[in-house]
Amino acid sequence: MTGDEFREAVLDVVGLVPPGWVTTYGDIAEYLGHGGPRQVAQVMAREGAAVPWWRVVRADGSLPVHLAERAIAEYAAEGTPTIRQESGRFRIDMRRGRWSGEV
DNA sequence: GTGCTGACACAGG
DNA sequence: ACCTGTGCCAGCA
Repeated sequence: MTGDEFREAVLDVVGLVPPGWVTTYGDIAEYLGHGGPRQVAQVMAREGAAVPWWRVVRADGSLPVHLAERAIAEYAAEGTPTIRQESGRFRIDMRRGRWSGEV
């Protein structure tokens, strides 16, 4: 599998995640059976803008700071289960919102 | 080839 | 719950 193919595959999978649900970088890599979380992240960093990038989060349900603000608005709009800490941090409720990969 | 970088993951403390 | 260190793998200088 070439780098280009991998890139497309990643973007495809992200497009499959239904509204209100999320998946993780590691899950995508595992689902594709190729590469690792960091490769997926690499793709998202470059071309994530083309897909619903907010449906891809870290394994613990958190997001990098520079994306959090935008993403929170999306979650509110599509009803994704989030958890708000008093410390101001927030994360996805992975128990309820993690998409298993079924279409 | 060699070294560094990341929208990560996981184990420790 | 939080922070830190280590492992990871592909891409690029």
